[in-house]
Formats: sequence, C-alpha cells, structure tokens
Amino acid sequence: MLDPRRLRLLDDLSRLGTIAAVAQLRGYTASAVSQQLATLEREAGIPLLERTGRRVRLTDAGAALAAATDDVLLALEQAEASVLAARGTAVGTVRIGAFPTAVRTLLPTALARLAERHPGLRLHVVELDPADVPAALRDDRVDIGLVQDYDVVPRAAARGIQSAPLLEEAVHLATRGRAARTVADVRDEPWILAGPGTLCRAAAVHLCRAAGYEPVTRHVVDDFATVLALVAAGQGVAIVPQLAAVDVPPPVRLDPVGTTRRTRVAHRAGAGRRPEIRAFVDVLRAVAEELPHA
Amino acid sequence: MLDPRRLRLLDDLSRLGTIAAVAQLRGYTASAVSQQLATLEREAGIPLLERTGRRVRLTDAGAALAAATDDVLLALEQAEASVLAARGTAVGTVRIGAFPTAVRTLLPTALARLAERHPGLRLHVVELDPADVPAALRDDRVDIGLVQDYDVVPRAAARGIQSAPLLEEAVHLATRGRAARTVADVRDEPWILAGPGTLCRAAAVHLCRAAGYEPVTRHVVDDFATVLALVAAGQGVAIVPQLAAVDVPPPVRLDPVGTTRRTRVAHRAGAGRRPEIRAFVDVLRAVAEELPHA
DNA sequence: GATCGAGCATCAGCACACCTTACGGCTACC
DNA sequence: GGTAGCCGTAAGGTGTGCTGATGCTCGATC
Repeated sequence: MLDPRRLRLLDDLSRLGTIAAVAQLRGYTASAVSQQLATLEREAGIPLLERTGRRVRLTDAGAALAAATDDVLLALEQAEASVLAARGTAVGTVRIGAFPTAVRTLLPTALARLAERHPGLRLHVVELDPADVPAALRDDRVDIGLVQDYDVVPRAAARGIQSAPLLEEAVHLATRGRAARTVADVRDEPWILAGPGTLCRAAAVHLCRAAGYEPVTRHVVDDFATVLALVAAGQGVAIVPQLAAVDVPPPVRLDPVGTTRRTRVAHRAGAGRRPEIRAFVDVLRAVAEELPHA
Repeated sequence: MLDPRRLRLLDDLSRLGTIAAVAQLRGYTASAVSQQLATLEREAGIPLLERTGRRVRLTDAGAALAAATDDVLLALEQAEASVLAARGTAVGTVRIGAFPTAVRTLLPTALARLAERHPGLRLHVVELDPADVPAALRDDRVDIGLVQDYDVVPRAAARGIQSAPLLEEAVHLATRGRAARTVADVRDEPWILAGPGTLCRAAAVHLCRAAGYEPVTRHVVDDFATVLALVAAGQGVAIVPQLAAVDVPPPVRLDPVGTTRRTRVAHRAGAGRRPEIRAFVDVLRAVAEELPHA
C-alpha cells in the first residue's frame, strides 16, 4: 500500500515545483522530503521525478500519481470529518482566509456569534486574496476561505473544493464630480487598480476593454479605503464593490456599472461534514443574509 | 492524518467481527491489531470499539469510520493502479477466484493465451464459490473473481466491485428417462442440490417454489459431473447449466427450464486500470465469446 | 569567465513507531 | 467449576523516518 504522506509530498511537489518549497510547507527539511520521494519512487518501480538542471520535474507517471493522490487525500479528509461529526460538538481551531473588506464587514459579527454559540471553538483569521484561496485550502493552510467572482470574470471550478454562495453586491465606478459617468466616459482618466493577479484588477481591466480601451494605470492599491481616498484626491477613477462603499469621502461619486460581484465561502470537499466547518458556514451565511446589500 | 493501514484493520473488523480473525487475515498477531486499533481510537478521540463480553463490537462512530474507509482504500488502489498503468506491461501475479466449472472450461484456454501474450505474468487460480467472491476481492485474497447470477436470484450490487458480463447460458433440468419434463413435473422426485449458501442451490429452490412445492433433498453435491452421474444412477433430479453439460451420461435427459445463468468477471474498482487486470479480463471475454453457448 | 548561491542527494546518528512474545483478566460453554 | 477462546497490557527488539552535515551540479551575477 502506498503511503499517503509520501503521496501528499508528491502532490505538493506537482504544484510547488521544488523539493525545498515542499519541505518548507510541511515543516520538514529538504533532506527528509528527498528521501521520502526517493522511497516512493522505489516503491512505484518507475521514475516519478526527473532531475533537470538544479531543479526537479515530474515525469508523466509522477504527474498521473499526483493526480490520483487528490482522491486519496479527499477520502482521508472525509474519513476524519466523519469521526469529528460523530464527536458532535464544534471544537478545535478553524483557520479562515478572507479578503480585507470581508474581514472588516462580515467577520466581526460572525466571529462574535460563533464565540457565543460554540465557546470551545478557536478562530484564526488570515488575510488572503481570493485568488490565493484555492491553493491555501489545498495546502491545508486554511480550513475556510472566501472566494469571489465577478460576472465578467468566470471563476475556474477548483477540483476538491466545495463552496456555497454568500452574498452578491453591485459594483460601482468611483469618480470625483457631480455628473453620473460610465466606464466608457472615463477612458481618458488614469485608473487606480489592485495588484496584479487579483480578481479586482482583472474585473476592472475587463470592464475597460468591454468599453473599447485599455486602462492607464496610475496607482496600484489593494485597500478600498485607500482607493476611495485617492479618488477623492483626484488621482484617478476606480471600481469598488458595494461592501467597500462605507465612509465614502464627499467629493467621490459612485455609479453602478451593471456588474455584480459574488462572494462564496469555500472549503475542502472532504471537510464538509466537520461540525466546526458547518457551524462557521451557517453563521457566515446568516450574517451575510442580514447585511444590507444592493 | 489517519493511517490507512489502521483504517483497513477497522474495516476488516467491521466484517469479520473479531480482532483475532483480522489478525489472521492480515498476518499479524492479535496483540498488534489490538494496539493499532487502540491507537486509532485515541487519534479519533471517541470510542470506536465497544467491549461486549469476550468479543468486541463497533460503535456507531466506528461503523461510520469503517464505511468512510472504503473510499480511502479505493482511492489508494486506484493510485497504485495508475503507476502500474504507467509502467505499462502486464507483469506480476494475478490471483483468480473461479468456480469449478469455469476452471475446467474457460480458464485453460484463457491461461494459455495469457501466458503466450504476457510471458511475465504469473497466474494463480483459486477455486472459489461465486458467493464468496466479493468478500475475497475485498479482503485482497484474489484480484479477479467470477461471479454469477441466475435471473431468478437477483445479485446484490457489491460496493467497490466492478464487473463485466462474460457469458449467458441456458439452465437445464437433468432427469433420467425419455420424456421431456418440467420442474413442475418432478415435484415428487428427490433432488440433488448444491451446498447451502451457494447460488446454484438458491436457484434450484427458487424454481421449485415457483412451481409450487419445496424440493426434497436427497444428495448435497457441488460438482456437476458428480451430479450428472447421480442423476444417471436414478438418485434424483437436478438443474445444471449449459457449461456443465459435457459428457452427459446416456440415460440422462436435459430439458431447458427457461432460466438463464449469467457469469460476470469482477474485480476491485480500484484495480481496473492495472494492465494485468485489463489483459486478463480482455482475454477472458474473448474466450467466452468463442465458446458455444446457448 | 570566476564566484557565489540555490537546489538536490547521500550519509551518519538518533528517536520513535511497530511488531512480537509473554502474561493476566474476562466470558461463554461444556 | 473447569476450560478454551478472546482481548488487553507490559517489555523488548527491529526497522523506519527524521535531522544535521557534507558534497555535488547548475544557473545567475559581477
């Protein structure tokens, strides 16, 4: 029988690319990982790794085995969830990965309510961009994550990840001035965009392209409060979701762009039956329901 | 992460009932199994086993975990199959569980053809009643098994087992004499039945009951050649499938009873991609296709 | 083009996990 | 009430898996 711990190392390697990174992720030395993978390779009877330069690459067989590993880890986590479900009460630590806006708006209420209902539960919040959530869930760095998709940017279905809808907000164009403006109207204005690789940036760029132009980037800022301050200072235009539209500085004007942003709460498929995961998801959905959202 | 080896012991226990039996199956001492299960229980954090008298019984949590284990073992075997598939050639040992009739008719040709096509393959045949095949597959005592169902006796779908149709034969009533007879006609004759728990016996009993009577058992014999000899000796009547109807002694008359027996080749779902399993199944189906069957 | 650093493999050593043997307690059955 | 079957615990030996040190190769840098 193949050892799932070794399989997991191979699976990690298929995503991270280097043995050193796998070692760091799992808290081992590179030596240990190297030895374990060598053992796995000997058991398999065929080369799984290919030494290429000073790095290492998976062979076809290695990639196939890494792919098959996902099912093993899923089944194992489901088995663990079944004992936790049998144990009943929601105890232990749950690690949540969420984006800043949610941390300020949704989470405070949710955390308070959870602490009240489940005193034994310890909650650990990690600020995490939605784009990094699937990888963080897979690597077991968080148990729950908030993901997003704009209806203009389709979300890739992540294998082994389950999610439930949380809320749906309108997206606004933030400008300075009195007149209502559309994305097409501000083609000559500089833009304030989020960092590369983020969904917010992708959505903004997509909207501009749909309006027939490429946005000129002046500032790169992730935090929406800062974004609004910059817009107020006349530094450019930006798009912001409804949730971020609190304490809008007076000179800033918000006009809906006809796009919605959906937020979902995600977890590893195998963890779905864990009581603490269920409790957290339930509370989060209840809190989102109560929120005033357009 | 839960250790799949420990999980497998729990899964075995859920079917075998005693720790001693699990130990014997896996080649351990009972002490080792007891210790491993105790460790699993400590990791789970809830009682999995309940000491009842001098035996042991699974708690609800234990049964749930044992059920979840099936998916783990399936995924693990699939992972192993993926490396064997990557290695390509059909080598190693394949253990086949088959009923005597098939061993005499189907297997000789199939084994010869396999030896010719895959010289590296070692084949191990175990005589096994179809009723025991699912358990033997699950316990990893065989890799391939021949199962049967009569259309009057529905086959229970076994979880984690895959099967493919092999052949379909007519079933005959064996009597001594010249006149064609039906099952209803021989209600006053003594019957020669197969051993308790076998499908053949169940099918015969079912046919009699459908004809409105309970068969009177005179002899209990599994081997069809012996059965036919006894019928020839005027010791009673019996039903035999087409495959067994070779070298029928002269005084014996065979009349179809309108029932068919289906034979299928089965293997663990996770082993489906193993090249040696595929090769064996393919050859077996080809041989069955060539066979003259009504 | 020489130097340095990153990444991986190998080796020795140590701690721990796992299995066996031996033993005792308990229960069901004769 | 004796006995055999079944399970759990204790002690001990063996192997596995980790760390730390060392050496190697390749790629980037000045």
